[in-house]
Amino acid sequence: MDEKYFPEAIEKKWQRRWNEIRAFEAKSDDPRPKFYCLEMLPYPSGFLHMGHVRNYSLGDALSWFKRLQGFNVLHPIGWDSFGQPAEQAAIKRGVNPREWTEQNIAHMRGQLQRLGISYDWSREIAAHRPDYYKWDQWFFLRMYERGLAYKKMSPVNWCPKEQTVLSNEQSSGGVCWRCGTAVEKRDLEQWFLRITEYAEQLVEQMKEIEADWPEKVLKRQRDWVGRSVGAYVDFAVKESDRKIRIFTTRIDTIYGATAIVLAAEHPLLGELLQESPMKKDVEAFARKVAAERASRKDPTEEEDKKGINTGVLAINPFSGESLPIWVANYVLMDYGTGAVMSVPAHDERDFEFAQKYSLPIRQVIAPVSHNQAAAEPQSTTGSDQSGVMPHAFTEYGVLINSDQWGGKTSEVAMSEMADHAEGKGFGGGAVTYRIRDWGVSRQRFWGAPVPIIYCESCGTVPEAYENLPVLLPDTADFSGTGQSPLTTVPEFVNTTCPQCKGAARRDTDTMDTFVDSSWYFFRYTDPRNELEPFDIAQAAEWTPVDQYIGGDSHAVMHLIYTRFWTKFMRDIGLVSFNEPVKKLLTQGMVTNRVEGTEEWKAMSKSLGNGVDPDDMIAAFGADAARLFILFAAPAENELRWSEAGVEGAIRFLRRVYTAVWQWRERLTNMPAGSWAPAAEEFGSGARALRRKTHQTIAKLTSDLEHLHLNTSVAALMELFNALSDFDIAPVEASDVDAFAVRETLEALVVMLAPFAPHASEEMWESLGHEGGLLNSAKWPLADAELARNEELEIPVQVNGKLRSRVIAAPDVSVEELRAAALADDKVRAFTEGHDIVKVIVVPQRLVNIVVR
RNA sequence: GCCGGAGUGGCGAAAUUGGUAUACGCACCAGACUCAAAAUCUGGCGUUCGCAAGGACAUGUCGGUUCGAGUCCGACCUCCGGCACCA
Repeated sequence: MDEKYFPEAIEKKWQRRWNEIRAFEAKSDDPRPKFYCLEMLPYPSGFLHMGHVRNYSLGDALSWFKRLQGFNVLHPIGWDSFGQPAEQAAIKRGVNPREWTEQNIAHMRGQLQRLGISYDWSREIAAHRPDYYKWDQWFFLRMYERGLAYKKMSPVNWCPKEQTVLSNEQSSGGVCWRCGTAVEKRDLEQWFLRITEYAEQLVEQMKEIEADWPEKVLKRQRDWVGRSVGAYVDFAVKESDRKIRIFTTRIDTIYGATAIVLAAEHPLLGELLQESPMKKDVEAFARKVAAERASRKDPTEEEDKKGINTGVLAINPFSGESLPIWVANYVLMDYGTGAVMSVPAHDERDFEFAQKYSLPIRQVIAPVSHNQAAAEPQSTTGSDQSGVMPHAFTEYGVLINSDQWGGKTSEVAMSEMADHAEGKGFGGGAVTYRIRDWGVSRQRFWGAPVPIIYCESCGTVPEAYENLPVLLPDTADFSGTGQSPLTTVPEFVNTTCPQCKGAARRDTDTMDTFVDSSWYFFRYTDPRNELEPFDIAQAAEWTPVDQYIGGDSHAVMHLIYTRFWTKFMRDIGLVSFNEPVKKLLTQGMVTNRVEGTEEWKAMSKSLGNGVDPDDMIAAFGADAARLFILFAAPAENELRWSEAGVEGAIRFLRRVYTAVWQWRERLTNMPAGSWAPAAEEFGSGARALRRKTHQTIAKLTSDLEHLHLNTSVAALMELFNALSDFDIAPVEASDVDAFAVRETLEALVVMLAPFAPHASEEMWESLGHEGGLLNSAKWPLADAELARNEELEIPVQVNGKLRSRVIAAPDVSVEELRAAALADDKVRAFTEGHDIVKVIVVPQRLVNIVVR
């Protein structure tokens, strides 16, 4: 230990030592309880940014804490190394994507090591390596076997800028998740994974994680799955044996239906129109709707409602009434059945549509008056004196004009009417979901090839398991036509059929990179397995993940895919649980002021407000930077970058370091063995210091468990301030005082390790523990007896206003406290001359005297 | 429009079950050290009235419950995020 704190030397020293002794490698045959701490794996862009630093500092703090507590901690890292940027580099600069990726990984690995994150490097994985993506292909084939991977021609989301398909999740809001470009629709043959098969489980099993995942992530997933309970009803087409099936959540309003409205793409439309004189007009309308939808600039903007009457009629199976069948742009083919019953009186969209086209509006639900005195029927029924409704009444109520259901409540009617429809065979209760199957085909080179072969005689054939991996060729022609570059590599395309051994062609698309990240953390448990994706027993030992940490940008992408994948793995017997992640923390963004403005925005090159982690380490050291990041704000909040804040962190480290330097000789020169003074030997100053120490241990132990790292650091600072207040020079300190100081410093240094591990190692060694924390340190235990306050300062209020404080013993009785408060001079100044109405005594906390 | 979340000093923030509002840090001010500056150390730091002791007012706004409200209830305002005709 040098006299001055030189982070550069200390950090290098300990990084080397950790590396030599493979300090953070998790062993699977360890009897201690396990803890799996995981951070979202990074894309190897080439450089870490501050968001990464924050993410990994959070995970590392928890890993250190759990390790010191005696857990067997798995803390792995890997690379989400397939994806667009490597391919962009190939297209723009002609570099080889594999080399580009490997160089980036090498550089970023160096950065992580300079940050001193305690990873188990022996388990490092990378998605672009054949020993990994082989298992992506294996999983694809397993899904194919079960009918969960299927191919269909479908309108897909197409990003014109990146020239590729996007999944629904990746084009949420109508824009590309990577570049923000408005997505277009294209018809392409694509592979899909049947995530819809798991829609119910994705919602239902959320209850297993509800308490430990952020509500905002759960909410977005719930909305994304979009579970909706209602009913199907078949409307017979008049003078035909065809039926139109509609989905509704409000079957109780069916007597108010005044039209059936179909989506422009509805498959029955052609047949319905065969004998219709309107055929040409309706088809022209449908084409116009499709064209408008394809060309819209802002896909989130709602269009004006437009429709056309087909002239064909349908029959309401409840009332027997004939209804016109319309086609309109506001009915979507990809939700429900692509057909709705239009109930203008009780649905805002239908209301708007009916007004525009003068369709009848018939009220069939009357509001329930909860408060008869205040009831103002005209304002709530939605109909004015003349019986014309000014707007739709969309709430539940009581049925009117509805045959035998008249007088029943909406709730009762919905259930009875669905049963009725089912009994009569024209419908029944139904649940629909908004979530769509996951399109995974990408017209890309840099991904895992889809392991499917097209044979002229056998058709679509899965590649044989023993032929996996289907290797990605070294390179391809990247000139870019919208087709996969793999089509330009004949050695890849041309193959033999695994069934008939005849000539065949490979699928030239690659898989969405979110396939790679859906199961990667299971691979960490057994990363070199050549026979299966992972050993079932190894995975069972480590998973589910105890704590997962990452950004919330993946709330409906990665985090929903990985839940789906886990349920599939459960169904094929690889794991035995439903949910892969017990606790999720979504960290906030790291922002910096945009120069010349008052705005704080996420660091980025284009805004010029980025901070390079390497510069930061060079200037302040990894420890100070990490300490600041964890201290400055709660983990979920936005973190505003502040160089002055980092300087504050390094000042704190320097002060602690200096204190250790000043005390180290005195503290290593103490009576031997397990010598400890008796309680009564400590002076009041030493007792106060020990009290603060044990209070701090208790606070840190609980705060770290909940990842309240900012308050943890504040508590460590308070503890250090208490040590400074115990103003004794090391040479003058008695053994008893030195004992108290040693207890404090040792606790402080160990508890600082999650935030500043290198400095803590150095200080721990200097306190006489050769080899550092990992050899000899344990998380300290709080002694409740020592932490207890010797006296209490009880606030005394008069009429709820703080007027004085009285000192009392911790075991003071209510009566004593009341007497002391009433006797206090400052209190008496406010009570004198008044009647004391009441005295409230909260034991050990507060006295409030109510006077009049 | 609908659905979430949040509003506390100059700034980041803290505050078990309703019980001392503003811990900890940043910035700022003063002092010590220094020829001087930086660094470091010490002290101060919600607003306001007061020489002081002390008082009054303060957790987005208004109202309520309570002996007591940052915390609970009601209405509203503002900001942030999500969704986008989902029948």
